[in-house]
Amino acid sequence: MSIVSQIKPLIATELKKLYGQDPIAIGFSESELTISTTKPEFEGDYTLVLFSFVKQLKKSPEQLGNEIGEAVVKANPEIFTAYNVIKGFLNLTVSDNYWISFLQSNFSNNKFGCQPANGQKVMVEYSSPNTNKPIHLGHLRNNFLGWSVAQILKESGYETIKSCIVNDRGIHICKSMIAWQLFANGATPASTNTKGDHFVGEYYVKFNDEYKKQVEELIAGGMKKEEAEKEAPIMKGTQQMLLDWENGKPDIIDLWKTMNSWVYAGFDVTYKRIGSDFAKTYYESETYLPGKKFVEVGLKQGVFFKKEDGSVWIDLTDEGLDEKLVLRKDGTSVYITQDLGLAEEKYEDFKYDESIYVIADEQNYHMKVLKLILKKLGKPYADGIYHLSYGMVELPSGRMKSREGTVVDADDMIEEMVKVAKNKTEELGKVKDFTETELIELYDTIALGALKFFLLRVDPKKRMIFNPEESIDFHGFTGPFVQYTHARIKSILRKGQGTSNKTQVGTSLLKLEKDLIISLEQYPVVIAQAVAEHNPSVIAIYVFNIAKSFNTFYTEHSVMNAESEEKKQLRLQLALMTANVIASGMSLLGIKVPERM
RNA sequence: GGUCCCGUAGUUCAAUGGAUAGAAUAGAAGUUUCCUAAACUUUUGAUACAAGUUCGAUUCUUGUCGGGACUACCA
Repeated sequence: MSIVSQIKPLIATELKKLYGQDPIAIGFSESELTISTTKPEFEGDYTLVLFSFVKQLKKSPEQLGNEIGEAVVKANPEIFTAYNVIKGFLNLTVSDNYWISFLQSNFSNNKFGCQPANGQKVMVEYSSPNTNKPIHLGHLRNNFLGWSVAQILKESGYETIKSCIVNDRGIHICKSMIAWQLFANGATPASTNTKGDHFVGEYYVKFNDEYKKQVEELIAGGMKKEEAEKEAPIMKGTQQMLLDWENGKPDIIDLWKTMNSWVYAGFDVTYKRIGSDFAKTYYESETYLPGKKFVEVGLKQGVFFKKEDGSVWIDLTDEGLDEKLVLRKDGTSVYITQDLGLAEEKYEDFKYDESIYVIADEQNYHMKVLKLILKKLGKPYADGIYHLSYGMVELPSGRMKSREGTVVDADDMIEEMVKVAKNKTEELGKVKDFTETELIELYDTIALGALKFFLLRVDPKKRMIFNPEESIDFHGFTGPFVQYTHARIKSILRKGQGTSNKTQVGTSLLKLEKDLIISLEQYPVVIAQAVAEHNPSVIAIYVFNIAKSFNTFYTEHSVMNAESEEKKQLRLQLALMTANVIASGMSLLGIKVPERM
């Protein structure tokens, strides 16, 4: 149990003793006690804010603080050694013995912060690519977030199932297909030595170029813009192709299968590189029809209604939303209909308690509607649906657009990072004895560490700006900084093998030692926060702060040349625990930490 | 037009309604006979604006100004 959750009831007990039996009657409850770590400029470790009691108890904050402080310290001498009151704040000092025994019992536990199985099952749907576009930086944010959230939940005791829905059908796929027919002359990824997803993506861009050209020609010929956009021959051809696809025309289906297989081969390479994996992959081509049966059921239940032209709608005006179409007048399903079907299928497959969808925030409305419709249909799993909404990754010039080619390609980005890692490593020349294989692994570890940390350290909800002109830094608040700290700790531990477990109770702690132990103690609470908020960034921030604390500590105090043997052992334990927590926290982000770098 | 999100150092990001708003980077000045200088130390610098609620507001409410997303019988 965390120190803060231990302190709370102790204070509550003394409050009851001092001011009355029933805490509710005097205006506060245990959960209302605000306890935080004491700011470094004041004496003490943990702080109780007193203002909330002042009114009810009709005493000055100073008086209250002194009374409570004295009582709490007196009643718990094994935990507290001192208190002081400044303004409305009661600062409590925790004894060194408490911290040392905490360190003793946890320093070698590399599962510190993890929780046993809790019987809850969570699905995390993430990545979900289109088969006509290669993966770009925005998709990487999605992939890293989804993987990390799943990992955090897993280590916190949840059974997790990672899934992915591939957008493998629709008019946008046909665009790539028709462009290939028109311009490729039978070229393949193999014949052009191109990665499959990039190969297909090029034809998607070619389509848009040709489409634009045709529209301009028609406008020049006197046609209005809107009409020209509909009449462009390549667009008409695309629409025909979609119809052919839906009717199962063999040559179109073959082409579709072939081009998709190229894309999947390309995606596999990237997924393997970045560590994305899925227990279950759904394909939209297989799930886009079943949603329709929802429409019949919904009509019977009176949740949906039919308009004169035959289209089916749901009225969400009571919820402050609009009417939403769920079935076109021609009887074909729309995006939301497919998602209804998929939600049902996922529940049938896995009977989840919670289903997380990692999808960009441009779909906030869509996801709200999806959940609402399922709720109105009386689906028991509707409440378990959670939209992990994340902000776009933007360039200084604005949004990335595949169509306009203003995207930062994921594969290019990773290659670039590896190159920087290689140059930097060679320049520093610290690992000259590494084999070629070890070097390649190290460059990958550093490059992906930098990239993942960069994308995960920001609150998912916020959109973030990436400037391609400035390559991702390896200094400061970065993955390599944390990795470097880990490598250096490991170096110390290699020299100090034989860490004993002998008890140091009675040793006093220096300020920097204590600061580090206090921070380490918070790790389980930080993970709990990450779980509650579905937010890996709190772990990134935490791990960075731990690394910084350790750096500050060990530049000031030597481990191997400590003042005494006792201190040396204490610091070795402290170093080991720090390395464990760093490795553990980084693993929750999907980032490896090297032994040397 | 309607709904929702966001405005914090030059820049990129923090801050359960709590003490003097933290980091990183960029700028300035230092640290290497001593566990890896991808490190450490010192320093300059910010809550868009205006009201309100509160003992206390970056945080909550309202308005103004600025940015973005959604509002498709596209997915």
